[in-house]
Formats: sequence, C-alpha cells, structure tokens
Amino acid sequence: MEEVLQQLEKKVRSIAQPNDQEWQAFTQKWKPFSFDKNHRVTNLGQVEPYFYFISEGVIRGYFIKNGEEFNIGFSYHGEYSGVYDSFMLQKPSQYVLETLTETSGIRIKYRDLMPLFDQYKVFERWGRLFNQSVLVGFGIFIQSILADSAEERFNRLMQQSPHIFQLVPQKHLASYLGMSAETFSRMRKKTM
Amino acid sequence: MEEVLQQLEKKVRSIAQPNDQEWQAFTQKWKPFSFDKNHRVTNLGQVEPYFYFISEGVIRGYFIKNGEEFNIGFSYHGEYSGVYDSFMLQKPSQYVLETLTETSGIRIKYRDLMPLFDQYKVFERWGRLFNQSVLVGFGIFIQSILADSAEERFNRLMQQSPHIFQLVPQKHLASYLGMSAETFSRMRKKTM
DNA sequence: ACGAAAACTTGATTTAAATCAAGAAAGAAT
DNA sequence: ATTCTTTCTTGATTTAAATCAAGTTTTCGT
Repeated sequence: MEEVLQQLEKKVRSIAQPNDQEWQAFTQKWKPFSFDKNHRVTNLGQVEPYFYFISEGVIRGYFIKNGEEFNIGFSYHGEYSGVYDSFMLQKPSQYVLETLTETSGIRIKYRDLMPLFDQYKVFERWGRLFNQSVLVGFGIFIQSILADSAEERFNRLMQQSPHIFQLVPQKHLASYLGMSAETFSRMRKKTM
Repeated sequence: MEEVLQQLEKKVRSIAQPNDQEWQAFTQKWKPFSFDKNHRVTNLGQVEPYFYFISEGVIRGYFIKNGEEFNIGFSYHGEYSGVYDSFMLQKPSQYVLETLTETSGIRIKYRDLMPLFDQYKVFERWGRLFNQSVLVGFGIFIQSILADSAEERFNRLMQQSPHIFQLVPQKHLASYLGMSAETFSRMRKKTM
C-alpha cells in the first residue's frame, strides 16, 4: 500500500502539485484491490464505479462488435486503468475490462473523486492534464490506424513497447493493432 | 463580437459556472479573427499560439503521410477548433488547419489562457471537462475505424451529420472516413 | 504428469477496398 | 460566357489483408 501510493504520487506530481493536506485527502480515498487472472473487472452495460491505479499485473480493455472482441488498450504497473467514459459520465459501459494476469493496486470511487474535484483546484488541474495526456495519446493512435499499414503499426509497437510482447498474448496485440492474428504472426516471422 | 461571445458562453456554461468577474476575465482574452477561404490557419511544424472558437465558416484539420492528406476533423460555427497538442504542449504541430470557407470567430492565446487556469478553479474545470468531451468523442471515432466497414462508417456519418455533406467536399469526407474518394462515391450512389 | 484446451503458425483462397484510368460535371478565374 | 481547373463518377484491375483450413506448440487444469 505504501509503495503503490508512492508510485501514484510520482505520477500525480508530474502534472500537479498538491500540498500535504491535499495529498492526504486524496490518498485517503484510494483503497486496495486485488484480482485473479482472467477476472472480469468491468462488465458490459455496467456503470463503472471505480478508477484504477495498477501496482502489479496487466488489464486489458476491449469492446465487442458482432461477437468479435476489439482490444483498445492494455494497462500495466504504475499506470491508470478504467473505463473512462462509463466512469466519468456514470453511464453503462460499452467496454469490458479484464485482467490478463493476477492484478493488484488501488482504486477510487466516483463518488469519492468528485468531491475532490469540487473542493480542490489542484485536482481539477490533475484531471485536466490527465485527460490531456490521454487525448494526445489517442491522437497518435488515430493517426496510426488511419495512415499506417499493418506492418508499420507492428513495427512501431515493436520499437516503442517491446515489453508488451512478453505480457500480452499476441492475438490480443493483433486485435489492438487492427489486424488478424494470422497477419500478426506473419509480421512477427518477418521481422524477428 | 457580442453574438459570438454569447455562443461561447452557452458552450462554457454547459460544463462550468464562472461568476461575472471570472467570465469578464475570460472574455477579455478572446480576440476576433477572420480568414479567407482556403487560408492556412496553422502550418506544419508551427507552434500553435491560438485556440479558436468559430462563429461562421468551416475549418479542416489534417495531417500528411507520404504526401497524402488525412483529414482528422472539421469544425463549424459554435464549435472550438485548434491543433490541440501543439497548442497545449506548445510543440511543433504535426497537423495543418485550413479554412474550407471564409471563417470568422474569436480566439485566445496560449499565454493568455494559462493564467486563467492558474488563477481560477472554474476554468480548470472547464478545461478538464472540455478535454473529457473530446476524449469521449475520440473513443467513439476509434471504435468506428477499428470495427466498422467503410459502408458502416459512411452510413453513420450520413445519419449523424447530414449537414456535413453540404459543407465539406466529399473527397475530404472520404479521407476523414478512412476510404478513397472512389469508394466514397460508390457508397454515395448506393445509398442515395 | 497427463490430457484437454487455447494459442500460434503456415499455406491456400477470397474479398473489400485501393489504385489506375478516363470521361463527366461542377466551380473558379479571366 | 468561355476556358481552365478541380472534383466527382464509373469501370477495370490490383493488392493488402481477411478468412478458411489444418497442423503444431504452448498453456492450463486436474
């Protein structure tokens, strides 16, 4: 608990500077969680009550279209995770969140986070800049799926997140890159 | 100027509630702009100094890969426009912003907006919730390009933004939907 | 440790959409 | 108004990647 709070603090302080009292109010609201492998963290249609910060493990996020799963991202130790729109807008989730490994960390409830936004300017800033960084990442992702070929997307992932190949089954990575598992396997053979 | 400020006020007040003094400080920083048709608002590699709110006209945003233009969005009257990451991070833009018609409205400078974030909690909230709404929109866009066929994306646009067909040349819409102009033309024939 | 299930590979075939090409229509400029 | 340029349409061909299929390897559960 101490250690994960330190990880979170580092993350928060990179974009906002709460004082001791504010940090105190903030950390009080985060509670530990722990899930088995392949645990369904958030179900389809569920209103997401939690926003997560991962200490250990990997969480996969995906949506389903015509019975097919489409991965939209993976979260690891030292990162946030959650169904963003369901959590923030408190509406039924179109996404599923599932652990790929045993996963633990801390999480905060919607109804505990909102008062922090209301009471403290510094957490509004944290929220603004957190959103901003996700937004910039989405922009890059969109560019990549619009303009890059399957091979380019594969190579980009290879280069930027080589660790991911160890953590995530490649059928999920294939889906994440918007290509079939077979195509992914062929790319892999080509470049490894 | 009066009218466009009212449009902006409506937009701001839908997510944050500045008081009179705060609103005063905010509006003082927005200055009118006016561009001809096909005006290059933001160039590649330029650090974006402005964030825009459009009163009249249409602005197109795109990036370039191997000499080909990829449209990522269009903005109209009553909406914000800008190169988000270049503006917010004050780094060289990977995007181009260009008017499709004569366009006018108001805009705010980076160095005028930042002090508003620093001084007023209410504008941090506005920024957070603005980012949030863009984020949710990006999420839907990503889902669509990952999981929907060209025809589905065409029909979705048809249904949700029929007005856009009047405002934007269809080669740009094709690019926006991630398909060739020829494919777009064939979809159009099929469903109209 | 064993068998079952899931994940991965590899080749053959199909398909959605891109590209190529050339003419028609619409808009802009003089 | 007429020419020039850009945009749009339509058909023929190509291509990147999906799908289908079947075998192999890895992982999981008991």
